[in-house]
Amino acid sequence: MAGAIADPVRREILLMLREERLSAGEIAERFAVSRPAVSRHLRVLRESGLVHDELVGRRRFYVLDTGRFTELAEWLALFARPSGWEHHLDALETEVYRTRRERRERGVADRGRENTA
Amino acid sequence: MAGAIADPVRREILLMLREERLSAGEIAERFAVSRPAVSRHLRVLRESGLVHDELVGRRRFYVLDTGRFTELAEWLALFARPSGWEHHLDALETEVYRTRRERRERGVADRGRENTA
DNA sequence: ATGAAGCGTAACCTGTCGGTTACGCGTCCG
DNA sequence: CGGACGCGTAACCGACAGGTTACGCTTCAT
Repeated sequence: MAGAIADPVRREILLMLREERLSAGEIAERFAVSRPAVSRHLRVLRESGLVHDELVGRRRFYVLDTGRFTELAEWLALFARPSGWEHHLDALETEVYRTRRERRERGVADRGRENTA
Repeated sequence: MAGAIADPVRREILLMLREERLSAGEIAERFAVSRPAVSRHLRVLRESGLVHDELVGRRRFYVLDTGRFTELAEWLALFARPSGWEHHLDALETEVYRTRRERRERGVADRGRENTA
C-alpha cells in the first residue's frame, strides 16, 4: 500500500475522490497523461484496497475506501512519543471503523449494477 | 518524501531509529543486503528529511527527524470526515513541533557535513 | 442492427530503483 | 608512521514502474 501512495498522480486521485465518486473518464480528463495510464493507476489503487469500483452501465465509478488509511495511521503512531498522540490515533481508528460500518448500512443495494446513466 | 517511505527497508530503518540513534554500520548489519545498499537508503532518508546524521569520529550516527512526519499526518487528515479526527491530528502536530524544539535545544552542535561528493 | 461511447488490457519502450563489487578518503590505534 | 576500520561513492546491471499506442469487449443510442 505504501507504494500506491508514493505516486503523485495516485495521491491526487485519492484527493479527488474525497468529494464524490468519479468515473474513470472523469478522473482521466483531469490529468495530462493518457487515459490508459490513469486506468492503471486506478487498478493499483483498487488492488491496494484504497478504492473500490462500482459499475454503472458502461461506466465505472471509483469510490474512496477509507479503511486502509487506518494502517497508515497505525504505522505513523509507531513514531509517537509516550506522552504523545498514540491515544489520538486510537480515536482515529475508531472513527474509520464507524465510517466503514455506516457505508455498509447506507446501502449494499447499490453495490453493483445500478441502472440508467 | 512519500517515495522514501515506500521502501520496506527504509521503513524498517525508521522503526529501528525510534529507540536510539544508530551508526551506519549498526544499521547495515541488521539487514541481509550489502552495506553500500543500506548506505544509499540512508542517503534517501537523509535527503527527504526523515533523518539527519551526526558525525562522531569515523562513525556516522543516524537520528530520526520526527518533523517530517507531520506532513504525512496532515495529508492523512485531508481524508478525515467532518465529525472525525482532524482535531486529533492537530494535537499530533503540536506534539511533533514540541519534539523538534526540544531537539534543537538539546544541541545543534554537529549539524555538519551532508552531501558532498 | 449498427455505430459510438466508455474502459480495460496487451505490447512496447524508457527512466528510475535497488542491489552488487571495486575503490577512495578520513579516522583511530599500535 | 602505517595498517585496520568505518563509511560514502562510482560504475555497472537486472528488474520494475509508468507512459504511449493499438485493440477488444460491453453498453447505450439511433
